[in-house]
Amino acid sequence: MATATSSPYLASSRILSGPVLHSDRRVGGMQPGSTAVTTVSSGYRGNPSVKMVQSDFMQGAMVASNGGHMLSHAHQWVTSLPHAAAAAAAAAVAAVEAGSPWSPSSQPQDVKRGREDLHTGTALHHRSPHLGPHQAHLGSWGSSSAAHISIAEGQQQQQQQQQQQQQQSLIYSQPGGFTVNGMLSSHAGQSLMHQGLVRDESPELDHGNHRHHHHHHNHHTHHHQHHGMNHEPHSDEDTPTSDDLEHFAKQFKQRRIKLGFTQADVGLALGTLYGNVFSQTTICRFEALQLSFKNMCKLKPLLNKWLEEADSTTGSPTSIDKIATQGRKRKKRTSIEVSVKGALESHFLKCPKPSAQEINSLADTLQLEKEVVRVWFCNRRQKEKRMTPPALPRTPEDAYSQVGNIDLMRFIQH
DNA sequence: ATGCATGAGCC
DNA sequence: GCTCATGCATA
Repeated sequence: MATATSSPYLASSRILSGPVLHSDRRVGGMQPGSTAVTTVSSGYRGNPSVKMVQSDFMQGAMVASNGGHMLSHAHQWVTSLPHAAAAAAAAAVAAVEAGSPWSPSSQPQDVKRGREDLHTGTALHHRSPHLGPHQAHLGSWGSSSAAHISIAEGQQQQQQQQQQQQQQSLIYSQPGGFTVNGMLSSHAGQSLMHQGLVRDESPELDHGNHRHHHHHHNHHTHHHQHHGMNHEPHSDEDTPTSDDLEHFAKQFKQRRIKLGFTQADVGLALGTLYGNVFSQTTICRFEALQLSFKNMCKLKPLLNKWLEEADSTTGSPTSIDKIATQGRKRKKRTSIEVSVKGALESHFLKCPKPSAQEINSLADTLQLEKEVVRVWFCNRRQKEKRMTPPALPRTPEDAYSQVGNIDLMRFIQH
């Protein structure tokens, strides 16, 4: 393959906008030859001036067939790192709690990135006249319907994050007002009754296979105010059950849409409310329950707060602010061909955790960079841990209709 | 809505 | 190097 694709990160010239590049790149075939295209799109929104000229990773136009993978990893497209300090992580979790795979425990966190540029105005508002045109998706990992992927014959389903450490956490329980910019925080004891999600709090939740033995209600200084309403059984310190989360997520999405906010709006608003900005992606994943249980638990209180704020502020000025992306550079997203994905999937089933060596040979075979392969596996594993199973094929046909699996099937069949 | 990526923190 | 939380860039 002389496909231009071979060169990992074309050095500045070759800008193929879009995954389609004329000439080379054998599209029709499915041979594991041509592999990935790294779509280069010009800039990074934050800092168009920086160029990524990483001569380093040129590594020839292609790696030799085997054993010839030189470069190892790359991480240099990072051209600038503005903020450097900010290492105030008080990671002392201590709350070792049980061995529950998903152990939510509020942890302290620092607010390293955004401490200055974000929140600059009233963030919640943006009108999106559309009222939930779509809303189809069911996530059910919880007790409601045990649906889990059953791919592996192995045991990869759970092994869960055993003894985690825990890195970032949010310190979202800001005392009192916490006025971000002299705005909101107006309601301190807002009591909304809209959410009628007074769920049970069954101590058991089964995600199909969890052994968790949680429960130890930590009732610290359960200080004052609680919206004197029917709130959820837990407001801020409790561990929600899967059902709670699932329900909340649905409610949340529904309300959000009704209020006319986009996922991105919410993410920004959270920044102004708590100082932690989140992207559309995260909000999306939350709604779709595509985050880990723990992560869901962490975000729930924040979103809940936003909900209250949002609905109380019905009809407020619109002003969104932009948070600039710091000048960090990103490697362009590599798009892996379907056939290659199939191969990766196939390997994943056999071995979810390939050794460096295996990764190497695999990378070599597929003509992908080792790093790309490694990351692929990492992401794949992470995906496996999400609460919401990708999709549950109920009929063989469904299985075939699933993009991404088509390939796999093909591979497996051989 | 998702795929690939980055990074922190731990091992 | 892995896991996890997150997000840019994309489809």
